[in-house]
Amino acid sequence: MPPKKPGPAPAGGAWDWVFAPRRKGEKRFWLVKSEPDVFSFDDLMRRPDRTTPWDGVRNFTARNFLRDGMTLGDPVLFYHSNASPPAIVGVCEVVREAYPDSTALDRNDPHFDPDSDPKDPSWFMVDLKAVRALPRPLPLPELRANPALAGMALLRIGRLSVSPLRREEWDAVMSMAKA
DNA sequence: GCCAACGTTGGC
DNA sequence: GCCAACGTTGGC
Repeated sequence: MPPKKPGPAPAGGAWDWVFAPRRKGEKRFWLVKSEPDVFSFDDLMRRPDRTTPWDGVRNFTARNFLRDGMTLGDPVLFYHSNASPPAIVGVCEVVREAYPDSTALDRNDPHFDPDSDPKDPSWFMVDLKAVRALPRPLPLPELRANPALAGMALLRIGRLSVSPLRREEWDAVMSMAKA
């Protein structure tokens, strides 16, 4: 999947499986991070229609996942970073695919990016809707202890605020949450 | 195009 | 508060 400008292409590498064409009806799985002091899963549950624009992503790799990968109906894990302990706490769903991130174009917004051309925006957001809290939060140390999750982007690349999971990883997370 | 300096994220 | 990891910037 050729990413549009600007920003480096993830092509020819480890993330090919993320952008590969989908079979009809195939879902892909994602994880987003948020600091609960800033915006928690409970905050999302309290939003009208339990929905929010996921704005403020300012990392090209995360941007590419969000813009080129996330598809209507895809399930998304909600992770609390900078928490004690950091943990996966809930599930949400993509209810609107990528559109330009208005905060990047708003001079008065802390996430304003003067380099982003309104006619050809650099940054995008999707809308996420809360589905349900996990039966219990899954703290980071417990995730790390599960060999089935050794390849998970969250555990390998600390700073990615939007990342993909393989189906097997998603399933492993779900069974941990039930146990 | 290389790489050092710098800034940010985020676990601990 | 500290610091490791790593993305970004800018000099050359």
